[in-house]
Amino acid sequence: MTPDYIKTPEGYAYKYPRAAMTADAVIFGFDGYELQVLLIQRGIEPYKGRWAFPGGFMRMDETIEECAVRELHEETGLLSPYMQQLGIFSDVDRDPRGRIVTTAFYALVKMESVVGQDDAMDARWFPLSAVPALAFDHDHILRVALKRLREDLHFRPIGFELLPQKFSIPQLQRLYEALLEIHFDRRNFQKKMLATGILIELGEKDPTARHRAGTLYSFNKEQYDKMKHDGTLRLEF
Amino acid sequence: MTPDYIKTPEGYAYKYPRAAMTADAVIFGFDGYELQVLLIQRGIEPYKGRWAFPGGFMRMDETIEECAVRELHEETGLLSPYMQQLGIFSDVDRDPRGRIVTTAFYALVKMESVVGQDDAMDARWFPLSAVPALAFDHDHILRVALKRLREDLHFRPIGFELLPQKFSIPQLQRLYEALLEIHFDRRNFQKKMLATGILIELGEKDPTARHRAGTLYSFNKEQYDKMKHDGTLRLEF
DNA sequence: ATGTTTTGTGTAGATTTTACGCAAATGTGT
DNA sequence: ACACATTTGCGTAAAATCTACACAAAACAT
Repeated sequence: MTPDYIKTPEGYAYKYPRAAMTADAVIFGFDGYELQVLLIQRGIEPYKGRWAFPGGFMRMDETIEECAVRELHEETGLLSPYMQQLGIFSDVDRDPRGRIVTTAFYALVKMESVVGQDDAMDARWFPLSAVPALAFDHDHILRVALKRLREDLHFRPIGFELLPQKFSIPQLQRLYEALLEIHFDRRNFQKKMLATGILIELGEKDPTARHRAGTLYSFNKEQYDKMKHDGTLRLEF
Repeated sequence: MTPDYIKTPEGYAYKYPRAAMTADAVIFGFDGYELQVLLIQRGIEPYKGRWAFPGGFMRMDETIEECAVRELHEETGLLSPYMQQLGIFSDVDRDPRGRIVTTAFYALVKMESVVGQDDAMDARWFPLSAVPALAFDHDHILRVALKRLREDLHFRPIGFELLPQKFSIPQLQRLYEALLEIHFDRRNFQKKMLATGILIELGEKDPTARHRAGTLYSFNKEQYDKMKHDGTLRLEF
């Protein structure tokens, strides 16, 4: 097969002009009270000094998903988080460097898994209420990601990705309430959540509780997959 | 701003290699009995003679959405259908011509709006049960599109995009049953659908009915938008 | 006219959701 | 040690919704 490009002194030449492709990751975390976003401070122009999502250019030997995973690891140390395609953003003038099209991903991580980060990296968590003006069209991407996260939370068990391995139902409820900005009745939430059958009771107590400690649970992925497969699952929050 | 490319005798040269970008549209229609897909027969290699989704290369002065709309119009005559991003497909070897990344869209159209098509175009509707082996990774894209269509149908009023302006509730039910491959109780379906409040009764009868004709309705988009905005909407089918 | 198919409406019983009562567990202050 | 506030776990009655049908009217075929 002939290659689709010609190598010239000036670089890789194509018959028609091409856009460059990047992947960016909107990383969400939860600190127990508020939704958090992981941002990187840009060290070079354009938008030097501004905060942006971790991301970078796609190589010729990797898919856009592999690119997102690689850049995320390089820039934040994170490995294999829960990650989903969010969408492609291709406005002609979204990047001052030229025609650069990005695929945004949204990722959910347990904040505890990022604490031991290299201090040299300019990565920082921002609570959603204090996110600064971002580089490129990342403000727009963030709004789309938030909308998607809230929609998905209603009928996918993604809340567990943001909590520690072991969590209590009240913790889970605080997560839902913070993300969806609504209030659930404490007792009905517990009943409904346990009724899904995708929680494993651990018989331990939440050591961080200030008063009576809640029972700790973990997410039963096997049971979830099984119930999803044969359609007996009843989510919807 | 300096351009991000250099024009050479060989074409457009970039410092690093770049993938080409295309948009492809999975067009769904409904004939009253079965879900249909609009395909184009390829006239050139690769995959000459095989069927594929309409689509083509993105220009430097258009977004990927504009590209999808343009290619769709050029290849099928369709204008402004209901169209949504499906996802980006970037497997390294998905196209034998080289590194070509595609963004797939899924579109819903009223089949009546495509009937007067130019006969010279090699576009044809295929019932889902008779779709041939497709070019590139389009088989895979079709499976993803179907999954997405079925998910969306549960809580978005997209069924209306596939039916004529005026339709009866039994027609709508046949659509839901064909797409989701499940059976609804006729009387409960009617009640629930009317209870949403997003249908306008037209006071006319379905002229295509073979026995007692159903009452015709149209989709009340204003009411839908209003109810969606203030959260009083109750869909879920 | 009579039978068949299809649509429109109603209703009883089962199920689910909602709103809230109450007791147990745990930290705080005296 | 004891009263008190806060939080969790469980239960229950009433309201709302869903499910499974019954029945009659409309329209075509013979």
